[in-house]
Amino acid sequence: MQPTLAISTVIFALRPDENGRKALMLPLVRRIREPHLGKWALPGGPLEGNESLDEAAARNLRNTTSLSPRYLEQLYSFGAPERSAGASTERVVSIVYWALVGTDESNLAVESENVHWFAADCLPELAFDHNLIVEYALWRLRAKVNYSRVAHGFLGEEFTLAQLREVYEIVLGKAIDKGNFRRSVETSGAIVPTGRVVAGASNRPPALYTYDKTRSLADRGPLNKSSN
Amino acid sequence: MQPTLAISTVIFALRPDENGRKALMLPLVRRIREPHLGKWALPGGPLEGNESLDEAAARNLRNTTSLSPRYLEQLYSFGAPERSAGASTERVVSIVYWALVGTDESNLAVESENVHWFAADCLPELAFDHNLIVEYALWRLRAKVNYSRVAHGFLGEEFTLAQLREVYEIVLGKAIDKGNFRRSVETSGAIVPTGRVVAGASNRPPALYTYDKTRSLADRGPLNKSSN
DNA sequence: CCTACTTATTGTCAGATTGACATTAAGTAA
DNA sequence: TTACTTAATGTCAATCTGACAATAAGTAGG
Repeated sequence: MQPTLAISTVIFALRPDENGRKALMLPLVRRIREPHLGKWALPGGPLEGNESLDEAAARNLRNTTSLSPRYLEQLYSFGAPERSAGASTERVVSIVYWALVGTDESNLAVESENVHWFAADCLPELAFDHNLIVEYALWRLRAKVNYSRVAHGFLGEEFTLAQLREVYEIVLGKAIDKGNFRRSVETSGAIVPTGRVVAGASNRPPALYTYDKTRSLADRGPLNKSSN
Repeated sequence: MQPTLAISTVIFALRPDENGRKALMLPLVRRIREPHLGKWALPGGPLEGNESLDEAAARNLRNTTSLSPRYLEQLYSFGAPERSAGASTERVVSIVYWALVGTDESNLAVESENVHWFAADCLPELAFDHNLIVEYALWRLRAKVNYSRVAHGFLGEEFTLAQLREVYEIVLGKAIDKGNFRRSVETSGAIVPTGRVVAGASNRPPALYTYDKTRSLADRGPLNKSSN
């Protein structure tokens, strides 16, 4: 009577929503079998042969969106006995990950009848307890943006401070003072100026930065060393 | 070829170490079968019939120490394929919890040939990847003590500020200024004076406080509502 | 070339927070 | 009444924060 083990992933990207405004979005897949047939759900699947949990989550992400994550972290494991209730199937324990995908890459993501991107703060009713899971992932993302550098996961190699600030503004849903933002991010030492600038716009050309690659995006303590 | 699912728990308590000094300690159980026979390991076991993950961790804790936790939180899930290597047994995925036990109760804890308490910062070589797991739990505890009120999990209903500060000092392993500690903990609104004092000592009697029960010990966002 | 306009970047300043440390308060023991 | 111990409160400079002002460096259009 072992419960079934599944890996699911909440995938975040910044991309244009239906109004064309850049928003925090995530891809969902349509259930093609009972229970919850027809509802939208997090991409997921079983843990396979010899892969680690992290690898399973990454595979999962590739299969759904044909993208690779710029940041990937385990979120939580869900195993309440009622969560797959309604079905007469056996019990499922889900180990859930969350991932960030670069804005540019996310435009290449596949979309189809059964894969669709939704605005994170405006989801339909999802299968199982997936609404709660997304809510928690969102909470974690917003918390982590404030004390780590996960925001870089949305950006390319090089970026301007305005782009970085835009990420913060969209994720946190509020305006941030330009000057203060620059000050805090500069004193944190999280970013390194590349010396290059973006020319062409009809204003002062912004400097390009990159993040310090000698440090990982988020301090996960002892887990930084090991893979799972 | 489903992997086996197990629940383990890192249980922390403040209790006297072998030198009689109050220290951060945790109970371990001796492996009585292969693999890793004879080594010390985290208490754990399978997920049973109809219990939630949280319940399994709590049961686990009761079985090992006959105590109930004052704080219990999921830590992480470990599933690297090599982690149970060395054995020809099947693959094990562990969902690990961490718990805090009150100092007074922890003195009632059972200890036996196969259950022993160790100082958290001075462990022997443990079975599987359990050293890494304890290290991570410790890291999380120390981080969380700074931005939540989990420290109360070590104390009884009522406590003095000196007792609360002692918890911080032991967990963080450093001295904390009395005055500043009082100021920060008072302005945070985490504690409520009961009006009572501790009489009897040959000095000014300290006031007793209790924590604000309308708030949970740690803000876990959307997870505060649901049980797992 | 000069002016208007836009965004980047730097600067200012008052208020809040923090850490180190000093002082006063309230009890017991002798 | 004095000595001693820990509790509780107070002080102050340094740092950090948030709101906002001023300057810099481009382009576009005349």
